[in-house]
Amino acid sequence: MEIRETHPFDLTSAEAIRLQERLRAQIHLSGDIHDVSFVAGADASYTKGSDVIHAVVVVLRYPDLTVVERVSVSVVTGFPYIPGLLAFREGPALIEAFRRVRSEPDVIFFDGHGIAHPRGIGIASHMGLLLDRPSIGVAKSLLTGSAAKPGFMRGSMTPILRDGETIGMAVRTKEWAKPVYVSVGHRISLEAAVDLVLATARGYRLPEPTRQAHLLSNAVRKES
DNA sequence: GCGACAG
DNA sequence: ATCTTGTCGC
Repeated sequence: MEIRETHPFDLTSAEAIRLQERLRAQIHLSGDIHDVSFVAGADASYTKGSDVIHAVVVVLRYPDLTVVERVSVSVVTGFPYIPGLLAFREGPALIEAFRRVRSEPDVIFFDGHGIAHPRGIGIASHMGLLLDRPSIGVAKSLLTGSAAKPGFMRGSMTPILRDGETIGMAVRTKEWAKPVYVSVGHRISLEAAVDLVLATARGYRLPEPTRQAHLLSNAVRKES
């Protein structure tokens, strides 16, 4: 894939926060994806003590969800994990993986939040901006805001609220399983994002793009 | 000042 | 994120 424009990632945490506050204005919180042909899932993993990040992108055809492409790269990072600054740790590796993707996914699922973030720009929004593609944040726990427990049946959901504003949705993708936290990444509406998450979550808690990316990411780590 | 805190 | 065995349930 072609990457629009990038920026330095080797920043101090204070500089990173300033960059987030500047980039935030460029996020688009609307958009409907009409003819979805391909969806992608991106993820990263690493071994406890190491600073080598294994980033992967898996592309699936939609709606059948057949995997059509898998890409993995291993990149050294110097940035630690700091809640709210995940993009500065995993971003460079993810971008490198996307450079090697040949397909043209219509929307990308990221592991982590989109705008449901302290400064409104989580990794899904940040990557969506750099890639200039519609993106969705699918997190397994909350970073900011709060949500009531959705009903236990698949498809029930409750808003993630912060200061009375809806910044995402807690979605039950599988009966009895814990909900996933969906938020807009970039160039997509919350409604469309939730619809795609439910449409691609088939039998498991995590939507298939994210789940496949997880599987590949862990496999790559074990082999390293 | 204290506690919370995606992956 | 990763560390880890068995165990409960379809």
